[in-house]
Amino acid sequence: MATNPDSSNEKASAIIGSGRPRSKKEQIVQAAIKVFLENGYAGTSMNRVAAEADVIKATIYSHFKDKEELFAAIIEEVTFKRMAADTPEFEQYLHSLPPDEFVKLLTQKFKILSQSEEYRALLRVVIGESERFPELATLYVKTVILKGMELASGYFSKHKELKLNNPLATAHICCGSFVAWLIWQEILGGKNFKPLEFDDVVIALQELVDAKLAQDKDSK
Amino acid sequence: MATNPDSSNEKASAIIGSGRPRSKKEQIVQAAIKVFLENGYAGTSMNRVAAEADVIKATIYSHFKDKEELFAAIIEEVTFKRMAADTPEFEQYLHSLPPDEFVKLLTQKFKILSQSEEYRALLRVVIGESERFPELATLYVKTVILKGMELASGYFSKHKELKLNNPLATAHICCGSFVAWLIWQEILGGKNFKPLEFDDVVIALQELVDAKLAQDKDSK
DNA sequence: GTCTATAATTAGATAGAC
DNA sequence: GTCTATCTAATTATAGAC
Repeated sequence: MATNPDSSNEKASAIIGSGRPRSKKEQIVQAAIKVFLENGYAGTSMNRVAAEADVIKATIYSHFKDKEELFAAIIEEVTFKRMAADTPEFEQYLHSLPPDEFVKLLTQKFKILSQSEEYRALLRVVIGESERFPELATLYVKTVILKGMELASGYFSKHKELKLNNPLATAHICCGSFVAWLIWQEILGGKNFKPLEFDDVVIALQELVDAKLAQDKDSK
Repeated sequence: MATNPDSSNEKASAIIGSGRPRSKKEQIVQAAIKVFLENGYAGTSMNRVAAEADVIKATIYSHFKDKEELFAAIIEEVTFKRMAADTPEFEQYLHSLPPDEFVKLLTQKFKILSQSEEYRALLRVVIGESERFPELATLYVKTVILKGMELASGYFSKHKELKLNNPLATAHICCGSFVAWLIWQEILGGKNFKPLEFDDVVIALQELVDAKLAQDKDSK
């Protein structure tokens, strides 16, 4: 997204092709994703990326202006890659579900994301570099976090029977407890000495939402 | 905690003392806290720390073995500094409160933490460096996160009237939605285009807990 | 412990041949 | 676009004088 799309010379490198044909640029991007997501921006050297991509360093600079541009490009790449946008039809289907099934489906979507090691590394790096690259943090929030938030917030807004005074805040409690679980259990390693199953968080969350539903039924 | 306590030579530097007397080691630590928390581990150079501390680089190496040891020392310093342990009396007092007031007090404690720029930077750096320094991530989790978690989890365990099947998971929902708010609103900059007041999160959380309480009263 | 000076290595980036 | 070779500046770390 930062640089032009990769419709360049597939032919040349396809000849050597040990695996599937990959342009040099593609090699660089793949290597950069691996090294940057592992070591962060400052922790990554262009030498290391070149070695990992099996390419000489000057080649990188013929595709990317400098280190910052390469970093921004790969963060954008990984951020967009994982986010297949939902169709309006699917969203409408979600909104038609009862609260417990809605939470269930929302968690399934999150589970798929969080099981990817690449995604966890992305979250870690985006947070870690958020001071030096605030635009990338913003991109991440808009592309990833807000997607889930608006989905949940939209649901809570429509379902008046829950009588939630602040749908966005409630949506945040759902999505936030998911993200927080990922950070403290997986990224910070909490699971090693105080394990908490993700499913148990979901169940506890449903307990609370169900109570809210039951309360409002009674008050009728 | 990593290095020996600082009960060394206060006298020598107290003579020059423009401000309050500070040993060279203290100067180094203060400067290192500032620079490391701003730029992360790899993003920080020993030159920069030395300049910030108004000390020559070799002096740093006479107090700390290498860059890693200095980094670990300052992360431990900042982590412990903010965490004044609660007395058993205070904890007992907390446990005697009704749910809404307990949540209120819990949030106040979190607010004090989160309003400190240093604390936010600590969280960002600990997450960002969690791959290279997993022991520091572990220290942070044990010292900071688990403290709040166990406080809330202990409360939920004692208050049977809430009929929570999994107190730890519910405690996670409370603390997790706080931490997640800090990350996506403050650290990732979400407040700039999708503001969400922290107090609104607390209110929404109380809504859910209150509903749980009301439900269980009705079922009697 | 603190400084001067410097070693040894590596960083990001480029010029020029092909 | 890709490589060889290289430049400059910055990096971590230390040896030795005081």
